[in-house]
Amino acid sequence: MTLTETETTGAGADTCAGPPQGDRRPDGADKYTISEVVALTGLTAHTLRWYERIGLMPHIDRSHTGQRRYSNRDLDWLALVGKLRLTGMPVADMVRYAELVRAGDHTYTERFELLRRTREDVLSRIAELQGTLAVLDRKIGFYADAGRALASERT
Amino acid sequence: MTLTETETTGAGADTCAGPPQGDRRPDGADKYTISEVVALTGLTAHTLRWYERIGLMPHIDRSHTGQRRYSNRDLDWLALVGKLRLTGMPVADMVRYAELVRAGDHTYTERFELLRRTREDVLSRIAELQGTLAVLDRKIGFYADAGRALASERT
DNA sequence: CGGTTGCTTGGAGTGCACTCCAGCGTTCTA
DNA sequence: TAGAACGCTGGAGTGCACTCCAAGCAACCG
Repeated sequence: MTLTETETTGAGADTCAGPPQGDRRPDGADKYTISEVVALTGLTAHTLRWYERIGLMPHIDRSHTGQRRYSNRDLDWLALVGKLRLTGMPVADMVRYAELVRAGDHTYTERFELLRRTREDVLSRIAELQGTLAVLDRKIGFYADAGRALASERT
Repeated sequence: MTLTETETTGAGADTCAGPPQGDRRPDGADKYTISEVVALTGLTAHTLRWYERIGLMPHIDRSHTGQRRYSNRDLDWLALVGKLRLTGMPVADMVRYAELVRAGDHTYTERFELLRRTREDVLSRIAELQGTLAVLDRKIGFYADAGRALASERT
């Protein structure tokens, strides 16, 4: 048996991913130029080529003249990468994850671990941010009061 | 009337700020060397000097031989800076905030605005992170299932 | 009084994640 | 068929937030 993960967003419950990447072409007719992918993902062409150079992307199809032609699958991968980037995961770790995906099924546990660690990081980052909110609210309260005091002084 | 904000953490409800910065000296005897501040804040001496150079710190007292002597007030400021840094606020904005504090009471509304914007940023960052958690959990679930499937195959 | 430790300075270097450039070929539009 | 628009490459540059360096002074220890 071979389990294949179709990195597809599918009809699933993926919560909002920034730019509404609506207009996908049906599978089989899915050949996007780099500028279409730019429009779809919000990344720059520079960044897309750079992702490829550093091994963060699988090998991208080329047209007969050597231009990149991205597939729906590539777009799905980019969506995942975008999410991982939002978690604050360093690019090097994303490259590591990409390598594991390329390496095949026997890397499942390592991928699992990598994602689990990332999840922990996200949770503690959220807690950290909530800690800063407390301080921010205290300060903001101070300035709001001060503003009112200054205003009433003028009365 | 002049309202002074004693950037003091005081007896307030400041939630955990990383390293338990317990051992403060009483006001009046509050003269810390740079290495003591390093131990207290977790920052490096390099960073402390750099903060000063870029205007993120008020002028720090010096000993008769020109060495820095930090006060409790400086430590309080550093604690706030640490919190702001955790929010992801760029250093340039923190410098701007420091300038406003130095400039005096008439900058209250601008400080208020800066903190309010930062608060909004923190809230949307939290929302963003919670969005990534959904994706992460879906992936992690996939790998967990796959792991179980692979294990049962071996039975 | 020599050595170690701690602190000073200005300026240079680092790592990350892009971001841009020059110089070229290809493809589309008028 | 001219010219704009789009894409290609390797390599250099950018901005941020530190991070380190060399050279030198000051204080204490044996």
